[in-house]
Amino acid sequence: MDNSEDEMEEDETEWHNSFVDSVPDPSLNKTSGPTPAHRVILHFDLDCFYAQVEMIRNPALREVPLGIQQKYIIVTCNYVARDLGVTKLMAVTAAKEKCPQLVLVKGEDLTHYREMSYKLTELLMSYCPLVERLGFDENFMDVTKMVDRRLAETPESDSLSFKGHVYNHCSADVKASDHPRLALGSHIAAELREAMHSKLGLTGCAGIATNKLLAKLVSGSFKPNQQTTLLPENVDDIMGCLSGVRKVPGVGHQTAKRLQALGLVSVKDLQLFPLSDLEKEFGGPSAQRLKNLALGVDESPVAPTGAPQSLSDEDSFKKISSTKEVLEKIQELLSSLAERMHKDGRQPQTFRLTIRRYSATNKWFSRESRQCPIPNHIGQKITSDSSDDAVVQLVSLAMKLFHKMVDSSAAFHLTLINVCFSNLQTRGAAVSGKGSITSFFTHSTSPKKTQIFSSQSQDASSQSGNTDHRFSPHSVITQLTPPQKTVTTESPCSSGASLYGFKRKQRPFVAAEDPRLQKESRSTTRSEPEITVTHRLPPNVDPEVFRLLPEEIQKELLSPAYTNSLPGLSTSSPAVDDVPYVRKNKSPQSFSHSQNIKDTKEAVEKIDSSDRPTSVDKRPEGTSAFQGEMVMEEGSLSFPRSADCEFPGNVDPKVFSELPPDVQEELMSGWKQQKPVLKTPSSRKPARSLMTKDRKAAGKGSQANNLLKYFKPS
DNA sequence: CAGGGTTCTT
DNA sequence: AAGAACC
Repeated sequence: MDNSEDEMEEDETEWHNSFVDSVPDPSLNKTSGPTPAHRVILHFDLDCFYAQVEMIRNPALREVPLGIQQKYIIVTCNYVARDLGVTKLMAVTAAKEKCPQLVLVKGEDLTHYREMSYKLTELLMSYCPLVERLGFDENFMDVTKMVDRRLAETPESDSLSFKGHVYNHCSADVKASDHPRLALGSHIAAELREAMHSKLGLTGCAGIATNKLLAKLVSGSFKPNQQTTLLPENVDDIMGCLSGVRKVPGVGHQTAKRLQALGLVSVKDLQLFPLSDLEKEFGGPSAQRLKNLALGVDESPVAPTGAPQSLSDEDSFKKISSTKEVLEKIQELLSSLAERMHKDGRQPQTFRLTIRRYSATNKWFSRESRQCPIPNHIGQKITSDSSDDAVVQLVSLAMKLFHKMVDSSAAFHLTLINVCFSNLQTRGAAVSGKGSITSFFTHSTSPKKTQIFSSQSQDASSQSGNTDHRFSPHSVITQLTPPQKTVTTESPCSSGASLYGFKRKQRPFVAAEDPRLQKESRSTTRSEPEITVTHRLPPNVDPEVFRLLPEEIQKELLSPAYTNSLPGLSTSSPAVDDVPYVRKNKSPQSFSHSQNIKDTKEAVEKIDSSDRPTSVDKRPEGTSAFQGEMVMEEGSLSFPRSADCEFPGNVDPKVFSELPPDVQEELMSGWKQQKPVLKTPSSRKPARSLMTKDRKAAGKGSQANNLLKYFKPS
């Protein structure tokens, strides 16, 4: 949270500080360059996000009380349902009691939500790159520059008014001229909300304030689909209205408890508590941060989120108590995770397995995990081929980690399993031998441009590839990559890129023939293959685990390709080539998340048939149906109102034309991101203690659009 | 907490 | 590797 000492990558441009409202200028600490005299931060929060996505996918759901179900809980519901008494996080049983007509849609598969979530982030980024995600349905945006630009362009500051509500002000009684920057921020927020609605069909709330904390707190003031601006003079009001410290973003359960132990329960208590005493319980920095939060002070910058740093998949359940079940669950999770990883294009260097055990006391929480590096030959398989066999090896890796945590000879009871890939490398790394110098390419991968319709342009065939070898351009390249050479190839959209290069997940039903399916029943009776074969097992395969594997996997493991390349120790080189491997994973239930609309809905069902989001409104040219890949070379498409024609809609062409050429240019580049935008973030601050933060900034900010700019540190 | 993710700090 | 936080 306290991103202190990080410069504000913007140091270059001076702040045309404007005026009026000044705030506690914390010129204190930090090397941070000029602290923005006054930032204008927006916070967007989508209305019942999952429910909205489902209603877009199936418009008929808009008129019925809809609940999104994950296991036994309604994680969110539409407003129709709320009017009938259903609330978020309500048990399904309770919800049905309250509202028998409630229609339920399973929401455990987050694919669609994730895709829509990234589309929104990308949309916002197309207006301004400083967008930070918070979960799937919230985004922070620093529109300070945009505001200052408009302010400069629009001398007629008069006739300025606020869009939406203004916290604690009955209405238009506020003089926008006293807070022109926030007023302009409210206009931008309104425009962006309109864009999200027209382009993506989403509605949501927005908060406009001078920092993230405040923007987030104020955004929920007027609930469904509205926006609120918080003026500096009302900071105390909004902070004071919070029912307790726990309501302050940044103060979680544990922190709240510790504060309570100090006798601090209300925000005011915390505000007035001596900092020195606070420092005794929490560290120095934490104490200061907590106090600042209570005061509504938050200097943390909007840090562009960029591509995710890890991908994980998990499932919870009532109980899993046998190794076999664990193995199957892990395999199921890994299959989908590997598929996602493959689409992402980056190569994970670390694998982690997390479990949650049941125990009367300490009922929940407490997860335990074990992680290990992913042998690079396995990692490569994930990104290149259809990763099917990578999964086999990963499962084996996972089981080893599992045994480090659980003594399977004793009884155990798990309620959750999570698999995670992290330490994602934008290709290039490979290292031949072991010790490699990974440190070398922290930057080296050259700029990837070429994004274009990156990977998966193949709709119908992609997955499982089995036959049909349509390699996407990148998958081919992917393999080589000499050690430490700065390759010039490009990588697929690397992550960031539209990080979401989604493609329809066409989940064919191949899984049906998965031998494992029929095998179930007899699994316990079987035994033929294993004994005779056991002694030939590859070095790192646990015979016990092996025995539990489906036959074909067993076979696979015995093939030359694996006998000496198993994870764990052997340095072995992946011998030979791969074995033809068929088997599509995708466990039975996992596909096509059949919408499971509970009873009641016949009418609803019919409409659903199309898996397609029955689209929303008109889809502006830019966002084609293929959104995954948008934004390419010529930014022309991909963006609002498109380039030539200009501006995000709200800019007066006339005014624009009268601007100095260089200003026009800057504006344009800001709108259509395409290029690394003007100032390359590269540290124009030569001296910066690069590394540390710079790296991060580079990596992150880069994703603004597809073409990420990667600068060599230094 | 519920459920499925993510990121950051210890 | 575990905790904490946030959605």
